[in-house]
Amino acid sequence: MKISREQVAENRRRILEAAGRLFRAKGFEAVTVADVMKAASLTHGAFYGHFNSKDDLIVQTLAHIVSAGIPEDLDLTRYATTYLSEGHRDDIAGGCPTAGLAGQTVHQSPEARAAMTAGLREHIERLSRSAPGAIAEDKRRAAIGSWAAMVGAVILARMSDDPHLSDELLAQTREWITSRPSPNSSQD
Amino acid sequence: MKISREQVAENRRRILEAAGRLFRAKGFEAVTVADVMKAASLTHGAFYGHFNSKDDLIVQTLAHIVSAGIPEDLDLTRYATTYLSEGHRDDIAGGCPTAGLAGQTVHQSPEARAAMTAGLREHIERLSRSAPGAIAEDKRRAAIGSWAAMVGAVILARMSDDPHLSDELLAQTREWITSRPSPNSSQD
DNA sequence: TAGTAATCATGATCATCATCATGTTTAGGC
DNA sequence: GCCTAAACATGATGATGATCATGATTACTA
Repeated sequence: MKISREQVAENRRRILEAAGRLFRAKGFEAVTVADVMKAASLTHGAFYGHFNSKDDLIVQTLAHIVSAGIPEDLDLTRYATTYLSEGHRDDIAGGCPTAGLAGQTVHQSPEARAAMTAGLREHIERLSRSAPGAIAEDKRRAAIGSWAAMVGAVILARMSDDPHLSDELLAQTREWITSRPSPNSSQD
Repeated sequence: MKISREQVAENRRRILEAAGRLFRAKGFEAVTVADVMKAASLTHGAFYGHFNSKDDLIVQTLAHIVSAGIPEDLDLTRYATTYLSEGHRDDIAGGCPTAGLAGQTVHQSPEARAAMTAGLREHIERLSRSAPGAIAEDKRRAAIGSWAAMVGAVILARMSDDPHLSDELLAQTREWITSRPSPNSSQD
């Protein structure tokens, strides 16, 4: 059974989507090719018509997932509030790929790391625009510092098996970021 | 060949040490039981005399690794400087277990998560003591916010395949944490 | 000091996957 | 409308790796 061009594209999209969710939910290694294909409503054999290998799938998935989902024009404070919400913490499969996968991408192929790095760079630039600060350098610093804190907090909150501590990690980091006095003058 | 009590304890310690380094360097899944045992100068068969399973090893290793290495009395600013150094970023195998493993522990057994959570709680309390702030609540908030930023920054810096961006992530986060104006009055 | 059992080494086993081979159908080019 | 090859399904294959079975040695106990 050959398939129409559109159907093929649609299948590929479904595979990437399924892989993205599964990787975030379970980690790269815990997800099998068959798992992904089943979630995409296909059989495992069809996989190698779309990708060269599982590693290739990882790279394609990261590239696919990372470029999407960043609000074009965002407000850092508002973004931090959403990002550090319990809803986002609990939605690993649908949440931020960086928080979900950065910790594992260190051990992946150079191509995978490159895809994530591209997303990271873009993300920081996006955040810098709405970050507090008089000059561009202050803005960029605030963007990086805030972003690191957001990612770290969500990772720790998800890892914690104590719901109270988990909630506190989110809330305190939220406060810590949003209530930060803006640098009215550059020091040193 | 039976082994003396001390030798057994020593072997177990070596296994845990090797596992700790390997897990941080390669991730839980990428490390095999045989890898760990070889690194501990034993054969794979001896493994199950010490642990019930690989999952058990993970739990024991986390418990072993997490309790050690936190300076008893630390200065948050000084600690952040060391933590966010290029040396620490490059020493994954010997570096902070939280930065190296938190992102993967989410998908591990409840026992593993519990071990990491215990370490996290202790770490936050330790940091709170030297964190800036007039009252305990401010200190704790600063500790959590700073800790989240440190962990996030190191994870991102390790993930990035662009050395320049990686360095910048560390440096900016360092600045962001250490140059933060302390809250002289509580707002809202 | 003799006996016991613990500890480790060696060598299976058994399941899980990633990947490949083959067959079938039919979309798309001529 | 025909033919070719693309896209998928089904069913191997082969490697890897967690776990177990067995045996040898010797530290400990009585």
